[in-house]
Amino acid sequence: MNIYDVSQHAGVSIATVSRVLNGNPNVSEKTREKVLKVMDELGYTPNVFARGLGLDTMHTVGIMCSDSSDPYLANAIYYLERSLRANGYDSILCCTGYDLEVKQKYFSLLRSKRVDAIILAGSKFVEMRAKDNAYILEAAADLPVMLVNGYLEGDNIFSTVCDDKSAVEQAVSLLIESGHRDILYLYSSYSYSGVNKLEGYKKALRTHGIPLRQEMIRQCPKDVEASRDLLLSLDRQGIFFDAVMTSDDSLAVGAVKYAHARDISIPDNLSIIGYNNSLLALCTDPEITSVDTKVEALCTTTVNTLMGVFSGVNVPSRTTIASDLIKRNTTKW
Amino acid sequence: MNIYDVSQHAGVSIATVSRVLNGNPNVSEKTREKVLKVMDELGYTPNVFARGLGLDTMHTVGIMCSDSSDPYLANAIYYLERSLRANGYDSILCCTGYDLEVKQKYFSLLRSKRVDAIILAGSKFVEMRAKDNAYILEAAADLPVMLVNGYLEGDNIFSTVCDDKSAVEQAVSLLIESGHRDILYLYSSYSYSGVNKLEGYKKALRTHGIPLRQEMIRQCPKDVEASRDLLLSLDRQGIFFDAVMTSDDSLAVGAVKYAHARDISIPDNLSIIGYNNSLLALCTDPEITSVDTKVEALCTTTVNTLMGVFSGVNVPSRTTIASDLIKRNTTKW
DNA sequence: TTGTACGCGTTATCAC
DNA sequence: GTGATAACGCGTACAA
Repeated sequence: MNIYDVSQHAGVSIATVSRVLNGNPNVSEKTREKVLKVMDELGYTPNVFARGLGLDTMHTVGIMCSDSSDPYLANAIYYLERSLRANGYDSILCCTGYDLEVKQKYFSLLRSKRVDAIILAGSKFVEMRAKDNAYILEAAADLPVMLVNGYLEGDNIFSTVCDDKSAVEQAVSLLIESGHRDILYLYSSYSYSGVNKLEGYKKALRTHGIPLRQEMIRQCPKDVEASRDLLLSLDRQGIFFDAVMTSDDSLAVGAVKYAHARDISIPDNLSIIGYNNSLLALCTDPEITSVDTKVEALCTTTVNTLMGVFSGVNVPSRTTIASDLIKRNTTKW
Repeated sequence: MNIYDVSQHAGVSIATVSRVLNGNPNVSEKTREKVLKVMDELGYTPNVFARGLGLDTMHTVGIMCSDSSDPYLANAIYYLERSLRANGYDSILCCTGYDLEVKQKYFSLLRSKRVDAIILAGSKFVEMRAKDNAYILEAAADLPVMLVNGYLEGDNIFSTVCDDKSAVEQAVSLLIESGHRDILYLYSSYSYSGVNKLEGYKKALRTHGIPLRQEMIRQCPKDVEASRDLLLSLDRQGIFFDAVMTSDDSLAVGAVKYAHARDISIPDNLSIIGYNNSLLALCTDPEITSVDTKVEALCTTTVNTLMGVFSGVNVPSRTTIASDLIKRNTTKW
């Protein structure tokens, strides 16, 4: 079943069939209808491979993420796929894990599939050492590379980021202004967004004239139990804190569990702020005040920008989306 | 940059290049090395479209799911993508939502992309009325259709399911054996797996000679707050229950929050069992006893079966995976 | 072991 | 407005 069959049955040439297929106006209404009717009768579907061969595109973009089962990334993928499809694009998903070599391998695999663009979802794709990002810059010569919540400067590379620094700064400032002085900062990784968040924490302290103490800045695996156990151990070490700012809701949940374990009253004696405003923030008692990073906006903006790139419009190489602090019951103000 | 360029530079014919590319043994070691060297120098990558055109496959399978941001499905997609890629297949993701017409539309869209198979992830794809599933049966004539946690009988359709009925039956039996009589059953949908779970609940009651009461079987949106509010309202209506069996962890979390709101002690005065053993089960205090449905096994089995289908091996049309009950602190035994 | 020639199903460029 | 025909890049009989 191909374009020849249709042309035969309709008594026209394949060129005409192709024209009908692609909405070319140079076809008489009569012919168009006839062809369409035949297509319908024969249940004809154009072959995407042949089309791809001619046009060198299959209207498909590659989405890379480290781990699509992470709640934040799962959400991102959902919104990305949705808006891509709304624009007529398919998504090839590719979960890479955290190893640089694997990421590079999958990246070039995706390129070899001739996707029209690659979206790097999550802040785990920009490495500290510039040379480790070279493969991305190089690829961008051939196809647009979109970063969701990551930033890399380069031609044909476009970033949409959440203003993590301001978000954390604002949150920590509110903690300070509601009387907290000993604010623990819990983070899980030193990615692009990880670094920004930490900056926000530091800036808030600085602005309010509170000295920075390294012992109050702690790294912790993105894991409820690890977070709880870390706090328990800090407690045993006699390190005092009356508030916990976290870089992820799971760490905040761990903080809530720590408080329960030690019978500390929230928010009277301990305030807690989560990050990402995920389902997890709603599971605890009390529910967790959390920074909403506007994943949906982040993703739709990314896709809109990409569509702009495709159509040759001049688009910004970097777009920043503001976050919201969702007030719940682990904070006082 | 195509196969002709390579053949030119290497001084051989395109047939030889193609042979090297496809690991055909009928090439002298010398020639092979020469060709490989040239490919490397030129940075040649075979064009997947042209290849697809001839072979009518791009080594790509379509994954459909209703909502990839749902924690359970996000996990499933992660494992599916991973094992497909391990087998050299790409995944095109397609989130359909819950509307039948949309599902059908995307299904045929995926078919028109000539994917090698379609995986329907989650139990939301098998409808009650047989005629609503006709499009799947029809499609299965052209390409294998794999159901993850759903069952549909038909040629070229393969199901991998969790034994939901036994799982719930076992869980409810344990509740009964630890002294509960008034066991509320909370479920969110009447899908294939939803019906099975309910069957398990009924069977456990029957086996233990406990009369079934319709008022103890309640539907509830898959949502923490909705679940909590439903239980609060039952409480107000004077409907007594000393245990809650749920079809999803989020409902169980809602039950925990209900208990907290009413100052009911868990598990002394209320036992709770979740389903899917997701992150959510670990967020509450106490942590929730939950049925682990072995998503990973479900997904890798699905992919293994699919690979069997591709290679013409005789594979079972239905595989059942046993679940595990993960004991935590919302139950007594 | 290697090369020639054709088919795969489109789109696009001509000429009419 | 329509029809021939040449790409597009690869796999593969078949011939040598």
